[in-house]
Amino acid sequence: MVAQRPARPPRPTDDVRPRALAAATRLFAARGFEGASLQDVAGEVGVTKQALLYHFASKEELRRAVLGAMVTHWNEALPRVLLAASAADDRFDAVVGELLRFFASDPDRARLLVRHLLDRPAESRELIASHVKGYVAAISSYIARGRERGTHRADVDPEAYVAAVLQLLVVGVASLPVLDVVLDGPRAKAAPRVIAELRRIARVALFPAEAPAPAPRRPTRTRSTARTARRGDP
Amino acid sequence: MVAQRPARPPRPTDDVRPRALAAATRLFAARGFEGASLQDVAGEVGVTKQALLYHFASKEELRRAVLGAMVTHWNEALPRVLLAASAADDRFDAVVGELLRFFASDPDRARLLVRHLLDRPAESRELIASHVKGYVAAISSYIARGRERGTHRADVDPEAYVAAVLQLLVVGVASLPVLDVVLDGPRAKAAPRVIAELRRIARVALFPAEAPAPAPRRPTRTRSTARTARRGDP
DNA sequence: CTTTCTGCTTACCGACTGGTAAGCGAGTGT
DNA sequence: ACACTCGCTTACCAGTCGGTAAGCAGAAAG
Repeated sequence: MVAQRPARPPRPTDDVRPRALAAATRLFAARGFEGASLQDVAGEVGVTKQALLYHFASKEELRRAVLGAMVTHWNEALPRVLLAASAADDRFDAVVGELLRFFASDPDRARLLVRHLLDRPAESRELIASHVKGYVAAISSYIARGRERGTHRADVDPEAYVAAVLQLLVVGVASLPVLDVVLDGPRAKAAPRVIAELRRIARVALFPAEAPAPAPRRPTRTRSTARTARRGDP
Repeated sequence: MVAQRPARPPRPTDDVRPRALAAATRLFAARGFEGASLQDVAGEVGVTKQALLYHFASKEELRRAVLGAMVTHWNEALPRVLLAASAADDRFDAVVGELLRFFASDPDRARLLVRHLLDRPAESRELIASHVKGYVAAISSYIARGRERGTHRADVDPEAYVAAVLQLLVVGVASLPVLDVVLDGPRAKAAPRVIAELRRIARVALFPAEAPAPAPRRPTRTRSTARTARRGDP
């Protein structure tokens, strides 16, 4: 009577594939694609190399799957993020803030992306053209309109600006564990300081001066910037 | 009876070492340390792998030599750059401009640095602490003084700012061959557009608004900004 | 001449790489 | 009972990796 075989009816231990993707993401991000072997990935998952090769026909396919999972994750999360941000009063701060939390929530994906850019520029161009360019075009056209209205700086180059800011956020997050060396304060506070500065740089590069006076003690407008303004130690 | 062995008296074909360093720099930057084999490097130099291993006892030592050559090159060139810049009227624009030209003049070194940050965070921290932190501290204390005087923005976090801008310049240059995908204009003009925008972002994130009106058509003060301000196509 | 050193080359090496082939136990369908 | 597929495991492979050992041509020193 059971005529349907929908997708994956009785898969008891089918969780090795997602776990392999997670482990591969971590290892490829940490050591690079060439630096992490199939045995390393298999070892972290707790299976043999051949079990891995059963799920992914080749290492190259594992790579594609890892990258595919990354863009899938982003394509699912980003529209929600951008929509939520566009509802807020200060769209830009919300978008940048969400992007930062987004990348910072798993730096491995940011590192993976940077490595991919370095390892495979040609494939990266395709990936960007098919999955990133749309976002960039939307945001930059929005910026261009704001520029015409005078709500955004007149000297901004929208597309280049978005590209630069995206880059800044991604590698800022990717290199957080190294960046704190140049900061003087307590190392624990380094990450939020850098992130706050990234937000500030992105913001002031887009908006005209809100206060002509040089010392705006008041957080200007949003309450999220209030947290940004404080800096710690004497 | 020969007591003197000065340094390297008669070395006819001793140029394999510098050529190997150049080739290794290129290959490590392009494929990563694990992705480029000793044979690859040797092949590019035109010698055998064992000839390479004669000059560099191990691949790891080749890596150290490549990185050492990079920091040596920078330590020789940077002070000259910074001094020349500090003589100019608009110090900041000059410094950023020189840094950009500096990194853009050989993107391989920028890529190599980014890869090193990803591959060996711990060693990168040491390298930064010993060779970069000094520059950052000097520039950021200079910025901090400017901030007190009101010539720099009050909300800037000097150290975090310098770290972020350095990062922006380095990876901006490293990822130039990929970035142009998101730009609409002619691909040939992409690099200068992105670089101009990087300069603009770094500048406006540091200096207070020069004109309270939203449309500053006049270059306000320096003549180098006049060149920066122009954007190409309609 | 002989000795000694440099800058290689040839010949190997074991470890490990990604990948293939075949088998096999457990569950399922008929 | 049977065949069949799934999800592996064991066994094995050729190729490449970084690295070692020894020899060898040539120049320099005695």
